Amino acid sequence: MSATQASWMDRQEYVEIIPPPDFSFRECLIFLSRSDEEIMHTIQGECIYKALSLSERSGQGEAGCMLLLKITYTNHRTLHITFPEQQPSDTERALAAQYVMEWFDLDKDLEAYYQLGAKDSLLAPLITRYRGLRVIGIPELFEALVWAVAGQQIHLGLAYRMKRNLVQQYGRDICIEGTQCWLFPEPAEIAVLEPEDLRPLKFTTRKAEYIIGIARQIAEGSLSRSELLQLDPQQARDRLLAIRGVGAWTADYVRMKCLRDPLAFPIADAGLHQAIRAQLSLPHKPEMAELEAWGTRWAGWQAYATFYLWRSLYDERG
DNA sequence: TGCCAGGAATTGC
DNA sequence: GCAATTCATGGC
Repeated sequence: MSATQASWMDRQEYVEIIPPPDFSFRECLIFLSRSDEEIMHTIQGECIYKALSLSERSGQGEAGCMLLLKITYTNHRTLHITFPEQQPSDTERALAAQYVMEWFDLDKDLEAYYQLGAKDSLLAPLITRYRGLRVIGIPELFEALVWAVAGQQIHLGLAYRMKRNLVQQYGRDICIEGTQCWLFPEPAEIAVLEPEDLRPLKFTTRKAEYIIGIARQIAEGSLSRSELLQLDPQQARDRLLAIRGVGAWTADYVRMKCLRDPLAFPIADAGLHQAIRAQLSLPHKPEMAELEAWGTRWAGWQAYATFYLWRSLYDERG
């Protein structure tokens, strides 16, 4: 096992993850705390609480089967996952470890990114400031797609409200140590709805149609993360674009956050444009040709460059 | 009050 | 095949 690689071990009392050297738990907390409206995890001080669904992963479809994770960072610079609610099986503990590794992108070696970034006028200050920040993902495909479709909304606040409403209406929750944790609704539960059902949750009729359509494809098995991961990146993008409601921005966002494609580059993203403009003090948003030139410079690391630029927006607003 | 915001589909030329 | 329009809420 090389020192630049993450690993995990089952210590019985807890599951221990040894992160790679370029890992900042503080940056994880900052990112995960970015909105008070977020419902899919809870931050309590330095702890992250997160509920995982066991039914859809094991394929048993057993109701009420969820796993609650409490994630902390120790002074030995390791991540500890504990299970405040129950004593999970070895398989479930392994699942938890894999989820966290995936969520925080711990398998990635960022050295090449930092070498590239150091020579890049736009990225250089950001890689110094946010060193150890990793692309925080959305491992579940349905959740990633729903969040992306919600994120097409005019206001980010509205997108959060849409997701919160959907989760509180159709998801399951658990309350432990005074903390409420939610599971994202199963695709099968949304697949049977009609667009009118989602209108009161602040979804437009269009977006309600998109989300139900996506839920149906996933529920019937014609769309899955594992299938997308088997395709080459371009084919995966085309497959996503074939979904109604998924345009270039959404396809690239999902590639970045769920499929973990480092080449994913949501080039038309408004936040990306704002961030570049602010970093370079441009009088107006960058032109498309200019954005393409940046993308070429960041070849292989477009997703990371984009994520670091998004991160810079939180500093802009204080 | 009226304008503008982000992204995708739909409509119009 | 493009550009223009529609969707529809909320902040300024």
